[in-house]
Amino acid sequence: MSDHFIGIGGDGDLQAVVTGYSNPSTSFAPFTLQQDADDFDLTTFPDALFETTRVLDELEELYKPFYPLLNNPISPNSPPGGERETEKVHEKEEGEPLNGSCSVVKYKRKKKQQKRVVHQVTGQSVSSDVWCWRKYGQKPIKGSPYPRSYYKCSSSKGCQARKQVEKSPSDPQMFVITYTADHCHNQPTRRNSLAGLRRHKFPPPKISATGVGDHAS
DNA sequence: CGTCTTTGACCCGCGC
DNA sequence: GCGCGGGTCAAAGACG
Repeated sequence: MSDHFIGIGGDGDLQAVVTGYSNPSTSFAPFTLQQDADDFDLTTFPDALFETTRVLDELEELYKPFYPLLNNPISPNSPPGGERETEKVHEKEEGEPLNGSCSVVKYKRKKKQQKRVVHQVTGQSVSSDVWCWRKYGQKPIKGSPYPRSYYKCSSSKGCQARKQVEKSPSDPQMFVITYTADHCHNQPTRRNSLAGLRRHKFPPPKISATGVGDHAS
């Protein structure tokens, strides 16, 4: 496909699509948030829900200026595949102090994550993000012709915020962005370095897929 | 030098 | 119990 999406590598690669810096002129569109009540036992942790809601509210506030359209939720069943959330936890984080040299890492998977904020944006809007994201993985998704990219917030070191980006199977011009967890820092700090911003293992196609892909605007 | 992307491998939860 | 699918890690290479 020779789509002319920003920095998307010809094959639906969402690279750099997200790492881009804010570009308020673009439009964030639909906005949907999902919360798995299964994980949140409301009867037991009613506060948790409020907490989450509050955080979401903050997120919303933060993103507001970037996507004026907030009242067009995408179909709740958009997120393809299982709604699973994996969280890698080091034993020390688990409360079990590493006794010595136990570098074993455990993968703790939360069947249902705490919160998910799903956005459906246009290709240009994908990069309209105030945060800095570092890609840490990409996987082809069953049922979707496009791969899903996984990003972590690189604005702050301890930030657990994550984000998944994938093309909408129904509308290739749209991107489904799923935010998980919240940022542990209020302000979108600048990235420490500009290094590694652009990379193209293979000679970049002549198509000027720029525009936003070159977040360095 | 520091950060980022790419990519294969690994791990885990879920369904059958 | 097994296999599938999704999510994450980590090494290598590239860029400013």
